[in-house]
This record gives sequence, C-alpha cells and structure tokens, in this order.
Amino acid sequence: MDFEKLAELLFADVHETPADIEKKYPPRDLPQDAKVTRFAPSPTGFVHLGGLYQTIVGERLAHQSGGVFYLRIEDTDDKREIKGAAQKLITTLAHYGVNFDEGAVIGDDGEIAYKGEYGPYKQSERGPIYRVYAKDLVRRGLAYPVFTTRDELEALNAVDKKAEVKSREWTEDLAEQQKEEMLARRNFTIEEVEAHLKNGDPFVLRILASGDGERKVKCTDLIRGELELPENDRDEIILKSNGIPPYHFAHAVDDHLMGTTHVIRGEEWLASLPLHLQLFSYLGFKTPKYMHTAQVMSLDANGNKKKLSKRDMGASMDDYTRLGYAPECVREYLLTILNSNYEEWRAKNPDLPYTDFQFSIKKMSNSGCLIDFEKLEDISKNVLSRMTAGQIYSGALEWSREYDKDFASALEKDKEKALAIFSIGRGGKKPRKDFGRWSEVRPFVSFFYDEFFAPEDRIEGFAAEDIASCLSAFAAGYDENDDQNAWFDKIKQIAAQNGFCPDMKQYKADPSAYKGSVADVSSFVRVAVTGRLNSPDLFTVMNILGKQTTLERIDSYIRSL
RNA sequence: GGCCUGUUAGUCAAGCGGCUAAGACGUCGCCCUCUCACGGCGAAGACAGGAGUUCGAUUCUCCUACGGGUCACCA
Repeated sequence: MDFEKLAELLFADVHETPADIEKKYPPRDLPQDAKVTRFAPSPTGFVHLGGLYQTIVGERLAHQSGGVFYLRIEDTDDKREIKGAAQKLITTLAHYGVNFDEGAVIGDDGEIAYKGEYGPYKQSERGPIYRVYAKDLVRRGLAYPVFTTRDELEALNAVDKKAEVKSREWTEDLAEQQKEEMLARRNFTIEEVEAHLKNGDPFVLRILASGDGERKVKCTDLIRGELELPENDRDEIILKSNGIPPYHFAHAVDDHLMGTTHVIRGEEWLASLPLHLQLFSYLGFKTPKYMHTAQVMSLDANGNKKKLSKRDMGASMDDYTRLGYAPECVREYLLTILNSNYEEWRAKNPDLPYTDFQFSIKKMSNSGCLIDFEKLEDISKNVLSRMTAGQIYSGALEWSREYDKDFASALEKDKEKALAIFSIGRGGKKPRKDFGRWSEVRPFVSFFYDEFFAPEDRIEGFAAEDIASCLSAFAAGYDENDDQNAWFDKIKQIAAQNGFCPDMKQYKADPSAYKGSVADVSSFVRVAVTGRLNSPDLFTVMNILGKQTTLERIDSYIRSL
C-alpha cells in the first residue's frame, strides 16, 4: 500500500507537518519540578463532586510546584454541549477556590475567552491540528480509514449507543466476531478509497493497533504504582466522521502540545491507558505522568458501592449549594479524603490557609470512598466555628438571598443584631459549633426575631403557679445593666425564695428536699424567652433581645400558663 | 463474559515482615455545667476466606469470594 498516496487522498487539504505544529508550541519555560496540570471536562454545565475532587488535586500540584493549571474544554461530542456550560463550570469552580492560570476563562463581556499561548483550548477549534497528526499517522502506515455510507452513518447516530453497550452480552463469540471485523476493516485497496472519496462517503480514521492482547505492558501510575496492563490490540477510532477526534486522540495531541506533565483523571480511564501509551508512542510524544484517582461512591439500593452518578444526591455541586454548605467546608472535606494526613495537619494548624498544606501524591488513596455526609457536617461545623461573625453573616446572607428571602431581609434589616447573635460563643479557644450549613442558621437563631419566634418547648412537670411566681419575680427584678454574675445571682435568689435549690451540688445530694433546682428556674426563664429548653447563653440572649422584648415574652408566657 | 483493579471497625483511614493494629466521623457512657453547644475522659467496634513463603504475616505470592472499572463515531 502506498501510504503516502493514501494520506494525500484522505487529507488533501492538510499541508502542514507535525514539525510545523511543534514550532508553534515550544516547551514551557518553567522551573525543573513545576507541574503542568489541567482540567478537561466536557461542557455539560454539570460540575460533579468527582470533578471538583480531581480539580483540587490538579490545582494543588500545579500551584504548589510553581507550575500551570489550565482549563481545556473537551467539546468533541457535539451532542453533549450545552450553552453557557463553560461559564457555569468556571464560576462554580471559582466558588470553591479553584482558579485557572490558562485556558478557558470568562471575559469581561461574560462570554468565554481564552488565555495563554498553547491554545486553542477548546477541542472543537483544534480540528486542523488533529488532522495534521492524523495525516502523518496515515503516511507512516499507522492509521487507516474505514468508510461508511451517509445512510449507515445516520442509522448509527440514531441508536442509543450507551444503552446498547450497557445491555450487550459479552460472550467469547462476540469477542471473536469483533476481532474478525477489525481484521476485515484493515483490508482495503487504494482504488476502493478513491471510489469512496469520489462518492463523498464519510470515513473514520482508525489506529493500526500493534499490540498483542495476550502480552502485558508495564505502566506507572503515580497513585497506583506499577501496573501491568494488556497491550492495546484494538484499532480504536482516532478521527470521527465529522473530522473531530474522540477523547483518546485529542488527549494525546493536546496534552503533548500543551505541555501537560501530569494527567489527573478518574480511574475509569485506566483501561484505556495502553491505547494512550500506544498513541503517544506512534506520535513520537513523551508520555506524561498519569494519576488515576479513585472514585467517590454512593450506596445503591442493594447496599453496594457505586460510582457516584449524576442523578445521585451529592453528585452535583449545586446540591451542596442548595443544602447550604459553604464552599470552604466542601473543600475541606475533599482535602481530608484526598490526603490522609490532611486532617491531622489541620488539627495542628487550625488557622492556616489550606494552601499551606503540602499536598502529596503518595498520600492519595487508590480505593473509592463513600461520600459521608456526617463527616462533612462535622468538618463544616469546625470550619464555620473558625469564621468570624462577619463571615458567618455574609455567608448566611448570601445563601438566604437565594433560598430564604424572609430570613435574608431580617438579616439585612439589622446587621448589628445579627453580628451580635453570631458572636455568641465565637472566637474563643472552644467556639460553639451550632451549625454546619447556612440552612441551619435560621432554625438556630429564629427565636431572636419576633417575626420568626415560634415557641417549640413548654415546661413540663412543674406547678403553673411556681413557674409564674418565678417568672414574675425575674421580670420584676430584671435589670439590663446587670453583669452576668449579678444576673445569675438574682435567679438564684428567686430559686431560693420559691423553694428551689440555688446550688446544684446541694440539690443533687437531696433532690427530694426541693421543688427543683436553679437549673429548673433557669429553664422557666429560658423557655419563656426563647421558646426552647435549649439555647445559647441566656444572659447574652437577653442582652441582644433587649429589655422590652424579654419582658414581653415573659409576660406573655405567664399569661399562657 | 474477557481484561484491569480493589478489599483494615457502620464510614474515612494509618500501617509498608515482629505494634496491646493509630487517628477522625458516627454510636454509647461518664465528667464539666443553670440548658444546649464546646471541651475532657472512657467504651464497644476491623485486618474478607484459604493455602504458601518465613522463626514470624495486616504487610510478600497464589487461589477463592465479594466489590468497583472497562470493553461506543461519550467523555
């Protein structure tokens, strides 16, 4: 076969050579150990938790090594592209603190723009580049065309391939048949090609696999170590009939030209690693280092772990936003599952920015983990407890504007009050941890606001007249200028005067001698003022509520007895 | 089904030939305490199973079981 002629026939419009392209993409001028990583999603607008997870790895490795982290849009599947998706993706990631140095960015006009010297960063715009390399492969006898007719192509596009693959029955016969078909495809003549071309028939380009599926190639994965995978023996498609490559070929060409040093991707790609290695070898490219990350899983109906799929709760970052998780919290959680020593580091360095942590590939796990919302909640509480009242205020406000407008306007109406509320038990060595999500803020503070005040608890087990008597005495003696000790001394006095023990130790020694304790008297006041049996420090609560509201509520409670 | 890959408590996870097998979340108990939250102390709870290598296996090898992944003109 005259490959030179074949290449000319197939790619008559391509005049450049790989060498011409290489000149336009010189090696990056970076320090020795600088890593160049990328995030390369298909633009569906959907940011998956797993995507964020990988993105954090790429961002950390690049930035802590003085390298480059860029965004490449993999829009080679025209069926999947959704308008505005790239914008959504970039803003969502930025929300979590993941920012790109290069590649797709949002321009001043809100449209997608591109930054950097190694573009285009959108695969659909790289057609001419791919074709140069494709032609070269044909010329060297390493790739060949397979023609179809327009009708066949249409029929092919009409079937739901994903469903078909999923429901396929894998038998030895099938394998044999696939092999035969592959061999048959390799048999064609120049004359046939010319006829097809004349006829305007579409074709795909396939790589000529040189591997033997029975033999193994050694591969290195930075997370998984040394791997032995079967050699690639499949003539995979490297150019679809629309002239655009599927992932595999685009990956090889792009990551080579863009100087990616570390390819970070999900473990679902592990199986195609031999193909990629073969592609790099055919193309004469130096292979990047590979890191196949473990998947984040969820539990299916049978109690088995399953790759967290799109429809699962917690798969989309929108879920976390809606649920009220602050981005810092989700990121903190992800970091703890990404690097097994992160949590320990955080315990020792509660106040350092996460970027001070030395992210290590060695500390990454290679088995998939279940998303654990209880752990997330705990981490979130810790993160929020370290924030200032002002940060809590703006976080809660921002979330509420979107999901709880009434609460948002209450927060806006009296910022000082809100700050006072959020300051309770904050800032010390042992800060309160009352909420882990913005959505939990309102239930916790609602009693501070008359418009949301809805008593939840009642006092049980005490005589109404005792309660009334204690409350009346408290109301009569309440002085907003008292300090905390004076305030509590008064409660003790009231307790004593009404047959309740003012001292807890004394009370515990002989409970039957009293109607109750100072704790009970406190609870009368607490329930009257907050509508709850549990609340943060009552003294402070009253200060924030003000004398008038405090006394009104006590009065109203007495009348309801 | 072939191939790849994984398996330490309910979850995450240290461990890398010799340990009473860390730690975190969750659960339970106690303490602190005017309630709650915080904090402190403690408890229960794990090396999937079987062979082999070895003086000695959670750790190395093999087999089995069970997960997960992949086998598209999707990424």
